Amino acid sequence: MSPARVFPVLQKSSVSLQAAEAIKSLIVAGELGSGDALPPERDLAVMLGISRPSVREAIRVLTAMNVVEPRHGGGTYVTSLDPRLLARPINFLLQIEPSTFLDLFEVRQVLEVAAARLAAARISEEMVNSLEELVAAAAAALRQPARYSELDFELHAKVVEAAGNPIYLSLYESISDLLLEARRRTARVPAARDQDHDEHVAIVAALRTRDGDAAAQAMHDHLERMRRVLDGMFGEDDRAPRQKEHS
Amino acid sequence: MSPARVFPVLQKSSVSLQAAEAIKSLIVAGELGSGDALPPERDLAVMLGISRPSVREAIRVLTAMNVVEPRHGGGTYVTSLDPRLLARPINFLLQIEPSTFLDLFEVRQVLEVAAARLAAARISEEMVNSLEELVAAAAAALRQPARYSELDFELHAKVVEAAGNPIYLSLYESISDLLLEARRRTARVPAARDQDHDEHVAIVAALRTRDGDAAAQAMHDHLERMRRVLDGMFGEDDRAPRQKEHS
DNA sequence: CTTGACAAGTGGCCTGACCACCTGATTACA
DNA sequence: TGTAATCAGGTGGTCAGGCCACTTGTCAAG
Repeated sequence: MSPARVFPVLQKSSVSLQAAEAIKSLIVAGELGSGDALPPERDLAVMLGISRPSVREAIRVLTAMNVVEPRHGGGTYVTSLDPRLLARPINFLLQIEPSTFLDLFEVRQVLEVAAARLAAARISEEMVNSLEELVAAAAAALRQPARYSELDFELHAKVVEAAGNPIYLSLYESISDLLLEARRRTARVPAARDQDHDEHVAIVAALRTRDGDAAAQAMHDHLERMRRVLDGMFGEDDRAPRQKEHS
Repeated sequence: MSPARVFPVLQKSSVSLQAAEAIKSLIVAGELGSGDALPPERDLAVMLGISRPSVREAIRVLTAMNVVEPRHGGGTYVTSLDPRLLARPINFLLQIEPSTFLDLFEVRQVLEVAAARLAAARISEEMVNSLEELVAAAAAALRQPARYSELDFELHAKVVEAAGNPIYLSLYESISDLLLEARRRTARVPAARDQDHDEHVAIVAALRTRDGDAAAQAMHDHLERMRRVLDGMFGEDDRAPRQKEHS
């Protein structure tokens, strides 16, 4: 199989982290895909020329990253590699640095506005129809917070998907997942839900006519309003200490 | 904060991942801060009532997340907790997401244009000075491809940094890493290097006057030209398989 | 006072072992 | 014959203990 035993061998890090990289690179290279089983830990140890504890450390790292999922007694498997799961570790960042919410939202805004513009140029007929159905369903669910929130989420995701750039989609999914809690809070105000819906209508209408500028503008206005709400919720005092230094 | 929120407390996870959570929560709670030393692995094992290998797995996980940094023979310390480092895992996401150079570049363009606009509003005096020095240095290096490329890279990174949003920086770094090869190729044409430089001058000038629209426009023009070049280099055939679906 | 060697502390890594769980094959029974 | 109970092997989960390599502070020699 591999006569050369090719590691790029960056000696920077520990054996176990190198092993983790090695396994990741198998996935990147496509030799391991979603749902595939890794070799048993004991075999892996022999293959990589390291001890089992080191292999286990590597697998733990990948487990924490949601790249791999061990089943007690049943082998270790590559996960779905869903972008939302892979980005999960950023959660920790949010815990120690609350201001990151606003930073994340800022990024989301940029991504979605750009996605809306691209979507206007690339969206398919079926996708537009599907979006219009979603908006109609949302209109009927204006008094059902949970249901509405769900449709809301789906609509935004579909717009990004319509942009036809998989990178956008994965970045968006990662970020929006992290913002879920914040979205739930803002969605709790019925008035906001009504306005929300009107803005969604505007966005979809712009996509229907393939008007990129209008779509971008509508999306921008929509998110800008939300951003202001968030800003009021945990802005200011969090925003101030942007210059952070130790001791 | 949010009394209800808590985690769904997945008890599913292994002892070592629980230990990792325990250590993280010490940091979140402020009992451990940047630069502080963790207790020795052997002590930690006793404290948590687990074995040393398990502790080591936990520490490895935190190491991979850039939360903690072990020094051989010298203890294990909490890192700077720089958001850029903590957000690193997105890198892997971008690697496995099937994408083309053009997709990546499209995202980069959007990020950098937005970053330029934000930077105009937030950039510090020192940062502007630093950018102008970079441009001057680049002007002197117009005939030294490697050197110029280096300065070019640094300049773009600094603009993104000036936007004051660590998430941008993290995303940008991930993406630009992946695009490195492509950049080297385009930099190889001397003519392009001259034009490149003129555009850089325009960008920095706009930042100097804190003109957000101008900065965004200049950055957009700059990257749009580069995009066109890339488009000609490996466009078309890469562009075709845009419709990708999972069975 | 400076400098060198030494010893303790600490992370890095390994061997080997036992347990818990899952799976498939084999066996016993209906 | 067919179904159910059993059992053995494979696999992850965890632990104990040990040795090595590196760092650091101490203490003795200069």
